[in-house]
Amino acid sequence: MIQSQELADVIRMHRKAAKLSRDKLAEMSGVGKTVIYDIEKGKETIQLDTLRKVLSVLNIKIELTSPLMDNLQNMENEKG
Amino acid sequence: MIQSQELADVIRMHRKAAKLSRDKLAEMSGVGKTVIYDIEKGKETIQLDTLRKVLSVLNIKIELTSPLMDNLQNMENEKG
DNA sequence: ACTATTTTACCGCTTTAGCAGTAAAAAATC
DNA sequence: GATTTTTTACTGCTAAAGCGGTAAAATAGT
Repeated sequence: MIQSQELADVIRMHRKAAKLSRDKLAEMSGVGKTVIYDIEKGKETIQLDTLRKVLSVLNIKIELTSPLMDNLQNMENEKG
Repeated sequence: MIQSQELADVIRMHRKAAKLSRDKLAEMSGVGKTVIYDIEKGKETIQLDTLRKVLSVLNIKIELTSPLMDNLQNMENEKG
């Protein structure tokens, strides 16, 4: 499970790599500047769609994994 | 980028596999029952920590991927 | 078929996420 | 080192997320 601080670090790193200021990233994402500040500070209670907008601009994908899904994937590969 | 409906389906599938009712999952996750209903309905604006609690109970992980992170990973593997 | 459980869908309430504005500290640019 | 930009950190405001309660519809279990 991703930690908020990890999320914060990933976003900051990608923002820096893209040479964007927080204000600029906020503007491009269509969210308020406070949100970027909050996210990079590790705030837990941001909303999923808000996070999505920011990640989208930075070209970061969210993926879900689980033992259950890994199993289903394996069964498909073994072409049962 | 994960769609809300995809998220909804993944959660429902895992909940069913665990033979949990929404009420029970809510209780185990420490969130209100309304949230599970909202998530499975594809609501966009749930909070990250709320989602985390639910995913944690269902043993689902969130992972972030990006071209930038893939590159860094490759460079490490090539032990430059 | 009957019964119990679950799901869907509302309600009012409280808390707070997200917003823009502002300003001082910090960092970058010249 | 002076100037510009960025970051940190407040503010008050508004919209809505999350909450438990309730009830009817849908489904499951006997």
